[in-house]
Amino acid sequence: MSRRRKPSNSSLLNPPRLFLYHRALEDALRDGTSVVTSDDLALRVGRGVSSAQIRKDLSHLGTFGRRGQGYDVIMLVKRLARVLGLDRDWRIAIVGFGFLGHALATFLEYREEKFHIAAIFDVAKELVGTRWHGVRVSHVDDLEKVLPVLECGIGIITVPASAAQAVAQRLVRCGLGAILNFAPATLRLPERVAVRSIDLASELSILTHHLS
Amino acid sequence: MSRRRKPSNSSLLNPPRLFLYHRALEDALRDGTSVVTSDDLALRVGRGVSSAQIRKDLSHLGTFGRRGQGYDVIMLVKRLARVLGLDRDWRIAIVGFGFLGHALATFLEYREEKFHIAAIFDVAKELVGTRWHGVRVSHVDDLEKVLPVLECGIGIITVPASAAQAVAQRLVRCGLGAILNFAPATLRLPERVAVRSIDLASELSILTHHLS
DNA sequence: AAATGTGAAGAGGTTCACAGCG
DNA sequence: CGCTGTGAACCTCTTCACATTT
Repeated sequence: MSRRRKPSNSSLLNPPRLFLYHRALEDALRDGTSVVTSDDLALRVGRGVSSAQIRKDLSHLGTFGRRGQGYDVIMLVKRLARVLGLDRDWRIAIVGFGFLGHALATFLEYREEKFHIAAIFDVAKELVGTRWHGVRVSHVDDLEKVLPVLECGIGIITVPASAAQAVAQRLVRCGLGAILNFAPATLRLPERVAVRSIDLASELSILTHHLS
Repeated sequence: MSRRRKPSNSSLLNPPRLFLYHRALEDALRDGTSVVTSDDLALRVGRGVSSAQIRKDLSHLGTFGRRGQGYDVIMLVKRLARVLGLDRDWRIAIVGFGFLGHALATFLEYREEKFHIAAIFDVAKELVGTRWHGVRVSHVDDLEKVLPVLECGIGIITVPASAAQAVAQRLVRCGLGAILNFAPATLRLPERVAVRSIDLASELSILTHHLS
């Protein structure tokens, strides 16, 4: 037995690919390109995406290409931003402020203007109470006290694997609807919560598999 | 048009999933479990993997389950380690030793005994010449001088997007066969090179897409 | 003429269900 | 009897090819 997630409910949308389109289109905008064909876009995206694939993907979002011409870049960027949820700002809570948490926070601060670190938690006494770019580092024990008022939508977990599941559950109970997990552990959370896990060891093993 | 990678050449193997099995089986070993059924394993793995899926995957590696009993954990761990290339040690070169590079190096140093940082490169004058756990930080300009003798199999790229493609090409020319890329850019490299890209912005956009 | 949008065909991967074996 | 191993059915996603529209 061992039945799993519903096999139905296909989203019909492929967010990773849509994001690639979005980025390629932003590049096009910077180049001053105002119209792209699906072939142009496939070339920019690279990464094994065919023009037919792109047309199919975009057709699911509605129909705003001009036959014989191509797609209006500005309109398409806006549409993709809307679909991806990148047409607004997001507040993020980071739990675990070691090297990795610090690195991620710094990256977001300088590179991603849509994402803002609004809450930071750790267990290290020497960190708690310090400030990082104006954000106070709180103790993880105070999560339920501090987090609910901060209006975060997304949580990033960079704690040890053994603590990840508990932290994730607490984040969800505080109302977060999406979690980006860097701990090498499989999180079991309610269906409604969006979860992405980035597992360095797994990625490396994929590479070593190829090399073997 | 715009033809891409060969559609054939299905690997018939799914490394990410095999890695999950490997990790779950190591957990089982620690628990003292010496035999698991595909149902047991599915339960441990979680993450929407069915027992039928597991049996199918494992059957591609050969046939060493015992009907009526299950799989011998030790034998299976060993077999998976072999297939994944985790039965040996790997030397890694890191290019870009800012917050992120530092965080990844530290994580690997303390958590992953199979992976060793053997080379570190950066462009910052104040970093070049310093040592990290005995490894000298070299200037990126000296990559071709330093890297070839260090016998690295894998490169990790944590440089800005604008520099990523050039760095990747230089790594490949120095003989690296696998690259883990953290820069938000699509790398175009020879077919034979294994590439995995971890794109924080992309992961976040997948989450915001769900939240929207 | 040129490029989109899309039904149909094709591949690839997952689940089913049961024969086979310990 | 229990669980593996596996062909067949199934389903999802990709590619093809062309009618359609500007």
